[in-house]
Amino acid sequence: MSNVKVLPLLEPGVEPCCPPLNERPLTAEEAERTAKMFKALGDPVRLRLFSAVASHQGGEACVCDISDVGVSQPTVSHHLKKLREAGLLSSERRGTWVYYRVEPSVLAAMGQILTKAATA
Amino acid sequence: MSNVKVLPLLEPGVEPCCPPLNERPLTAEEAERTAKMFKALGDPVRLRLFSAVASHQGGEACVCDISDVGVSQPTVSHHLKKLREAGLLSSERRGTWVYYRVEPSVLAAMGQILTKAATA
DNA sequence: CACCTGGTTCGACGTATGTCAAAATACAAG
DNA sequence: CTTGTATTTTGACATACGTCGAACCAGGTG
Repeated sequence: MSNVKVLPLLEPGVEPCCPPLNERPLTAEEAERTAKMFKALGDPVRLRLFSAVASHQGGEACVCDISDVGVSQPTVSHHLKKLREAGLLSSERRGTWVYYRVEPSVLAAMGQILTKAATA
Repeated sequence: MSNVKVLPLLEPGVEPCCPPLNERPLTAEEAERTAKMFKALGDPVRLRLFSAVASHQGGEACVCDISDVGVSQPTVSHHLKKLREAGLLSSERRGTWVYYRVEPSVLAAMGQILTKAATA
């Protein structure tokens, strides 16, 4: 899905969407954007799905490979959509199957927000 | 598999929590625990409060210092409680005021989950 | 075409969540 | 002990969220 109206931080050049959490208090807008990503990982099922995609060989996985998380298939699809909308995953249809892969730059940005905060 | 159970020599109550997200699919229990922390940062107001505490000089802030986030004071208190319950903040009363500070080890653990995943 | 399988969307339902005003608690100072 | 300030708790409310089954869409295969 080339529905890229989400966030402008998938681009090469990777401006981190936000400063480290302990650099200065986040503004309302920064908090709004960043919270969306944390929120996307704030559900156990979504976190398992995300981890399943991220750890799958080749960096991508088809839905059928990761659907075994204890909820119905419509629910899986719903959560994958949420992760996509948060900018954490992208999807592509190839023949019968739909493949999901992680957006590495966004993940790195989130990590920096926390690790820089942690070590400062 | 890094069999390092010795990791947290800092605070009690701090579990190593989880492997990096791309090492292997998280189990249900791991996802449950980890999602709680992400969820705590998944609200804009909470994220601003957390950032305000983390960036405040001395590593701690009294509630009166960070209450200006656009919601009522009971709501601020409610969110601070959530952050405390998620293990991200701790609080201490000193005289009239209540001071909050970040739990650094937990923050570092969350960062590792993401950054290791990002760079692997 | 009809049919099957993989995946998404729709509609509904119960629960969780964010919010506030009002009441309650904790402490300091008269 | 009474008043005043800082913070939390309570109770209520609207909205958001996670979940499911049913219906729907997309491709491959006969």
